[in-house]
Amino acid sequence: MSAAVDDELWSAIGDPIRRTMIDLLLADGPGTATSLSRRLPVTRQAVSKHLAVLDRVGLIHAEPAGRERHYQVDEAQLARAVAQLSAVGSTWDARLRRIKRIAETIERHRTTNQGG
Amino acid sequence: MSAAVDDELWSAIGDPIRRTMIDLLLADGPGTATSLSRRLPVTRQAVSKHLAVLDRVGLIHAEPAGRERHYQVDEAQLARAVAQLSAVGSTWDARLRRIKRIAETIERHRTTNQGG
DNA sequence: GGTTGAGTGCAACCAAAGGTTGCGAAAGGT
DNA sequence: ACCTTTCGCAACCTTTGGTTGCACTCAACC
Repeated sequence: MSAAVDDELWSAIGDPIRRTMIDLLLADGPGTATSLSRRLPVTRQAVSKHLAVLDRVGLIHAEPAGRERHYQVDEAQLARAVAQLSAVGSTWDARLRRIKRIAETIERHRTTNQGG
Repeated sequence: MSAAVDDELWSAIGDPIRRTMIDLLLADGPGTATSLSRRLPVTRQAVSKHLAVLDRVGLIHAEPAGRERHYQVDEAQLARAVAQLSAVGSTWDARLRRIKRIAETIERHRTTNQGG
């Protein structure tokens, strides 16, 4: 269910800083390492490393513009990541519901048979 | 939007091993560090550390049974985690849709004004 | 009841990841 | 030309995930 590529995607969006970075890029449009670092609690170099990670898994791509490097979200890849998220979420959700249903069934049997 | 507690939850389920562990606990019911390590590509000690992390954020809780420690998923807390997942997912999804709509609008304007 | 075996916890040690500082190089503004 | 901004690289530190090794506990069995 979770292959190697998917794991890469997950660990990419698993980091809170990287998640916030994607949030910022989505909300404010393309940005640079410096512009992002101004809105994050880490240094520009740390942001730069995170950008490299996100770039490596294809969640963002860079566009050189003079002395700046504009990064922007790859919509298709992010859509894939979102699909992963909701897949895991719904799997767990379904299992939780199943467990709850079984528990209720057992409870019902017990009260029916023992009466208290 | 993402507080400190939520970040803890996220980083807990961000690890692929921990995600698989939750999967196993949900699918097969309560298990021990040893039983889980038999179905995972890491040693018992590594599993034990992951169990400690999951326990610390409240996603699972242990139940001593003789010389064994049975861990099982805390349904309420996992439900919260699932809610986090779908929240982030739907946020990104909405922004992606918004971006796409804007892009289409721009494209439409361009073709209307310049004709190609 | 002592021995043996499975399960656990603790400690030491290693490698990778995230973060920082420092520096040098390229590109733009004055 | 000069200064500023932005970037990339390298060294270093800390945390985290992983391993091995060892000692302890509890259950089972003779």
